[in-house]
Amino acid sequence: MIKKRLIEILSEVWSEIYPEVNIKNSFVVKEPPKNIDADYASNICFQGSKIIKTSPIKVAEEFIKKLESSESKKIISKVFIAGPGFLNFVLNREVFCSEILRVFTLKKYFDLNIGDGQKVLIEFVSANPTGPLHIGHARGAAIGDSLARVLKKVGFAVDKEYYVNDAGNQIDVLGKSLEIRYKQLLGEKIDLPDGYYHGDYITDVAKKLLSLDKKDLGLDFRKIILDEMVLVIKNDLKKFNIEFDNWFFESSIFEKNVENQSKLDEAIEVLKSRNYIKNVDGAWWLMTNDFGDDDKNRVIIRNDGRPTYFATDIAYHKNKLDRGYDYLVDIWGADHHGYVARLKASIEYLGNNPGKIKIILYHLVSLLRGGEKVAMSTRSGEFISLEEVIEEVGSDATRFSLLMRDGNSPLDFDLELAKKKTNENPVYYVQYAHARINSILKNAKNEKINTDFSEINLDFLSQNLSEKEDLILMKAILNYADVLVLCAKEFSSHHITGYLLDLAGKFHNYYAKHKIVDKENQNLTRTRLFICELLRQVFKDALELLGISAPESM
RNA sequence: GCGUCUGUAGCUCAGUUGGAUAGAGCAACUGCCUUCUAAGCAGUGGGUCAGGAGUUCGAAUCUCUUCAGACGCGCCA
Repeated sequence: MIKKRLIEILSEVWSEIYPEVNIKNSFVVKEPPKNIDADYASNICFQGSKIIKTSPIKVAEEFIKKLESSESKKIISKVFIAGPGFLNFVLNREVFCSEILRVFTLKKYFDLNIGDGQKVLIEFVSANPTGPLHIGHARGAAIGDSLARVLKKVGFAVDKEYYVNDAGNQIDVLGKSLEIRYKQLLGEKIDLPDGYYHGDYITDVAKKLLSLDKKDLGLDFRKIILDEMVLVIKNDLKKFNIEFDNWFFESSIFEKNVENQSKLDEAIEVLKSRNYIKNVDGAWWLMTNDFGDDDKNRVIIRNDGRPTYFATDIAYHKNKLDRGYDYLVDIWGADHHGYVARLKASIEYLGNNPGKIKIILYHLVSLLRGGEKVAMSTRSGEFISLEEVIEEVGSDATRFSLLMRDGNSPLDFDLELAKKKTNENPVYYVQYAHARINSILKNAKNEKINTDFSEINLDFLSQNLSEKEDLILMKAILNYADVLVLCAKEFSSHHITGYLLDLAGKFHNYYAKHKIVDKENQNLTRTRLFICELLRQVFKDALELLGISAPESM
């Protein structure tokens, strides 16, 4: 981590000049704008001048004097002031070379272990099992799955879980919908009422039942359709390259244990014993208003004794924590944002630090067809299924376009556009770069060029870097670590797509400018192939975090 | 009415504790395949960062305000 080293050096120099002024964490080191010919730049002099009230330029001059007499010369070959007082640094090439060799030999992009083996449960999708997944579910699915991969990468022990709402009224209605379709197929004249599920997939299941030749109306339609829908959803997710570690059924919250207590009873008991619920008008209310963020108290047990959805959800989250997870991550559509405060309150009331739960909201996807909004409803059976979209657009392209955006931004997904531009989708730009590199390495191998790089050392590498672009590529490879750390910090993987597009652009540019395999110059060829190999690894690694394939040829 | 989020190029969107001349893809236009994959490269045009005020060396980014849009404010799930 070169940046980190540079920050340390600057901090040290600063404390030598102004020992009484603490500058720590108040300045940045980043890459300068394109027009400035330096590796890194820092605003430390602005931050410093703010504190000690002199001009940034004066601070900068002082700073450079001190820097040049320090040990840092081994790393920094040139420093200069630019603009209103930025410090720009040119580093010795050996610094980049040794860092890149370290990455290559350790096969790790950074030495931090952010997660430190802590257990994280990430719950996402959790769509009602009343029909196939549609494109609206896909965003949460892509975001959750990718975040799980990123968190795993930075050292968390991650489990992915799907919460199946199999206990509510909607499943009863779903079961009845199947029963009516089944009877219709048997020739009965019954209409399927409004408010029942009208999708064709119900009829398909009914037909399947008929073909089993069990014309028995005593069938458990509710269970049959529920099992069938869970299978359908699993299958949809599989096509989207997502597999869950665990499927948690809401109904299990109501199951009694040997002491005749359900998970729900246990949760209510805890809340009662801690005096966070009270009875008003025959109903039990959780005092979420006291927590601060929520604006009113919430009913958890109705006055007829039935629990609300919120009560079940509290019991579910209590169960997650009971299973020993250090952190819980929930991925929700932004339409549930009003629910965040009360859930956090309940976590605290159960006796846990509400910081243990992280709720990621993503804006809903508006589905358009040729600029026109498409209304979707699972009940009416009018929706575009995820399966259809994957078939038309492809899983890779769908995931990439959903992951390109920050979850906080609303997103329009135009089917016509997505279909039409299949070959112009940014994902192919990135995949193409990977395929090209792969092909170069393969060709080199066929030409009997040595593609084993384990013996490349610092001297060889720094002597054979010939073009400015070699260094640009190396720096870009080293930046991957920062991107991963940023994604883990922000719980968002959309920085990866941006990074990949940038990296692909840099490679395509390089490819057009320089011939990588040059038989006249073996050392140069070897150096460039080495950089290609590293690029290939980074592309593959990053694409995998997005759940997108890295094709060897296209 | 209250609350959360959003408003950046014709379109879809990036922009990392405030930083130097605000970026990418698509769309439009101009060049580049006898040479490791043209799903590519190079270049041109395109901007009141929704409007206004403030904070400071410096604002797309922070504060206030106006406008526009999405969503939420159940003893629904």
